[in-house]
Amino acid sequence: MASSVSGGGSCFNTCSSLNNTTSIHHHQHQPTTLSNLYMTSSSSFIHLLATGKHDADEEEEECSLISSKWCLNSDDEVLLPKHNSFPPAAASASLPISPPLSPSSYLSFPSILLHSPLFSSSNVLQSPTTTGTFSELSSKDMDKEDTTNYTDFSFLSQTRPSNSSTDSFTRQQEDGTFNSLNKQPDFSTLNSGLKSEPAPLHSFPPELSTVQTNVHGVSAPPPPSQMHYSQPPQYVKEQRKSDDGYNWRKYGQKQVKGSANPRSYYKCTFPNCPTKKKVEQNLDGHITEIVYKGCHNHPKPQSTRRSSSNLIQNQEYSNHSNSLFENARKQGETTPENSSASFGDDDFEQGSSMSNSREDDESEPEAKRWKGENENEGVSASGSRTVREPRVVVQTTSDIDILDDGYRWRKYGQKVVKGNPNPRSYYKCTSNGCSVRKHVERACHDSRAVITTYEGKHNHDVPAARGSGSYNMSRQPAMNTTLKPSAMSSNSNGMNFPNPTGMQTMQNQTPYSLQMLQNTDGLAFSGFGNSAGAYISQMQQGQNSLATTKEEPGDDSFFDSFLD
DNA sequence: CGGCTTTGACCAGTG
DNA sequence: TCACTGGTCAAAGCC
Repeated sequence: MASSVSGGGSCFNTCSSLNNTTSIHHHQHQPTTLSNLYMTSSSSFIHLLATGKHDADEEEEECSLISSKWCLNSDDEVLLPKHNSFPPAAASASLPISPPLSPSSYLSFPSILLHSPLFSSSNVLQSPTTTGTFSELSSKDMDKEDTTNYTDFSFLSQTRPSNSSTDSFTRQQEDGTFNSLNKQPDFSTLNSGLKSEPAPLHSFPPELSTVQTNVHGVSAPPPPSQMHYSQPPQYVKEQRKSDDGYNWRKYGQKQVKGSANPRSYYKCTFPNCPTKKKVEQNLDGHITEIVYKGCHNHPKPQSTRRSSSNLIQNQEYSNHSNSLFENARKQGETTPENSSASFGDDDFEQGSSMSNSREDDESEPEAKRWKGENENEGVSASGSRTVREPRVVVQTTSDIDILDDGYRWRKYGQKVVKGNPNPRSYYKCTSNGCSVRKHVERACHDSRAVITTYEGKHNHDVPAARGSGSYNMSRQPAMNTTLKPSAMSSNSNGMNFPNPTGMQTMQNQTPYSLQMLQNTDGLAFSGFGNSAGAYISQMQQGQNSLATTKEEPGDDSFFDSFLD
């Protein structure tokens, strides 16, 4: 099974995302505390932070088992993967969340983070929320701006009808993409929010960072005011043209194995633009996944459907984005096409107070959550079909994948396989009767990248605890590969978090166990392999690389036997 | 009539 | 070498 490995600066996505928060928050409920946010919803983020505790030496010992690390240089700057499509300059520039240069990949940060008060700091979030409750932009406010106007990097759909209600809805939807509260799997959302390269206002066009968006069905009914928007037809059409602001032409559709959802293939219609995207929709018409591949070599087309005011606004954003785009290109443009970082609402919602809609999903084995990961996908334990929340998968050079998958693993072997000088560590799920295995190895092309491949599906839920009771973030495909994130700032310095304190708390104080670190498997930022459906995340091991996956003690004998 | 979607066939990669 | 799978092509049809 082929899996693509690429580096990327998904961590940078965070910045953009954060910036966008302002326009995407609609949450009114569940005041969330910092701890909640980090411990539950944004576990992935937590993991990232947690990893920061590990030192490079430890990592070296674990050599091939680094399940999650971020590249940090001595200055706590995020280091981009060698193969990162992002120009280093851009990367570093984007590290401080505020920098507009960050690619659309910013989205790779869990939406929850966006909503998190931590990110609500002055220059990061405009969200008024600083108390832990999610800021909420009234649809009213939202309506004032035509989301259409936002550039590629905006979470908001870019080419939307000016219809206020529709806009509001779409915004909600978009927001919902990253917001556990809004799980309405509407096309509008998907198209607008997802496809629209989940980019923050300042984000780059998806092209700069390949973006995968995965939208899962909704679990919670939309607010009454939004209910009427669930009618697909017009949205479907809308989606085609506006979704991410670019024009796409469908060139193929196929039923992929392991998933009941047909996959559609799209190409950017811009001349000579190599960008493509794959979109999977379930039978209900809900987009379950969107994968962007390649990068646009052109600015996002201007929408012709706008009010004059919107036009101006849009123009501004467009200019801004274009400028960013140009800057990015100047700083080194190539973007790996297949690298990916993925995250979805589910990724953030887990255990979060804000994820009220996630419940049915929660009971579902995470293995089922990954599309194509197994035959039970989309089907609850009871056999009833479950609607999944939108998942956003961002393919970027540096896929920020969260550490592990939340399951407990026992190392049972290690071996050097053909084609890769780096040893591959083999793990087995410790749960009784569960035959899921995974192996982890460093990418041959870049030892800082770690590829994790899962085999089989869990017959149980993710073990609870590990920092968050309802924390259920793993969702692994029956067979997927994860390329660990390449770069991630470890703290406020690197990430420029609005709330350094909170971040540092997580990073420096939380005594994460190995397992906690492993919890992030399927979480946001995980890469998503392309053709093979591989789940790829890339992790970079920088000078200050953070965490490494530790093997559980007592496996040596088994391990040795395996080597035989 | 142009652009897009549909859909079966073909191709390439992998085990 | 073969079967399987994902990705792409391209003709036909639709809007």
